[in-house]
Amino acid sequence: MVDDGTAALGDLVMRLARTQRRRWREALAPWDLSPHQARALRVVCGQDGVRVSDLAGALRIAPRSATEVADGLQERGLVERVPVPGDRRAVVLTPTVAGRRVQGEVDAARAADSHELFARLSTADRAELGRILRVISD
Amino acid sequence: MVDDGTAALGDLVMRLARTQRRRWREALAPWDLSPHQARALRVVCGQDGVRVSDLAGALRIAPRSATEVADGLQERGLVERVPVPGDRRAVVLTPTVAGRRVQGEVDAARAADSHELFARLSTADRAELGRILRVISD
DNA sequence: ACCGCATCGTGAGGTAACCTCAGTAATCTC
DNA sequence: GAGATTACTGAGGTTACCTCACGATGCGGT
Repeated sequence: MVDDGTAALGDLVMRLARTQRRRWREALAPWDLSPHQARALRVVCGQDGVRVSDLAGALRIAPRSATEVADGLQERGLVERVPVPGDRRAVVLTPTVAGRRVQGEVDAARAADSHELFARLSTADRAELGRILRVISD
Repeated sequence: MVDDGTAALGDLVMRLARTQRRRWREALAPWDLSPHQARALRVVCGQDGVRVSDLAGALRIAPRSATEVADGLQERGLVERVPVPGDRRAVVLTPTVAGRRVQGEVDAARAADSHELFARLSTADRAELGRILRVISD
């Protein structure tokens, strides 16, 4: 087993991800949202009508857990549960007006934070980083 | 706020980190260790004598939580609690023979996994990725 | 030599975010 | 229509953290 430096590469990725998560959590503090809730809100706003089971799929958690995430957002008045016309078993999570507003603000904060984090890279390096990361994740 | 693609960059990093964490967890399964325990074992083996409070610092968790991580490793017979000669309040976490062996195996597995994950990059790209990531984290 | 204060590890108890399993209601299949 | 399937959720468990408080010890000032 030759040390080709890939382990260090893995470390660097994890370290950057950790930094990003921490910054992200701090940036979300004003809205009292967890990263997970923010992500859920994003999904709900993005597709405009998401079933609990779809949310679970998008967040890669069990349906039962998605119920709880939805509860959290509903408590804060950011989403509503609307019955689905054709299927009386299902409900659709729909953003409220406040939900859409918060989602917009959070998205802007996130963009600003990412911008700041990657600001120390040159434009060329940012493009290069994007290209390389895309190669890995196909 | 212009979209300069940094948000997407952030997404890619998080996605890669998530992939890595999942693979890492799977690679650790044969030893029945959590990533956190593996990291703790690494710290203990690396410095050869770590106080519980130092372990807490290294893992960035509360001292009380470090006690639990140490308990987990001790249950599996990977570390021992040895009294500190000069300070009867403190104990030092010391790797057992089995602990050192497992640490070596885990390290090799981790290196192999990283190698595999980054294998689809060219040597030049790997170097480039390392350079860029190092720029960000100074 | 002693008193007050800091430090080390841990017991007790709490929380957040997951999970599985079972249950109810509704829909689909044949 | 009977039976399987799907949508969501209640109940209860696990894991990995946390804070607070404690007993034992070490240490600095008077």
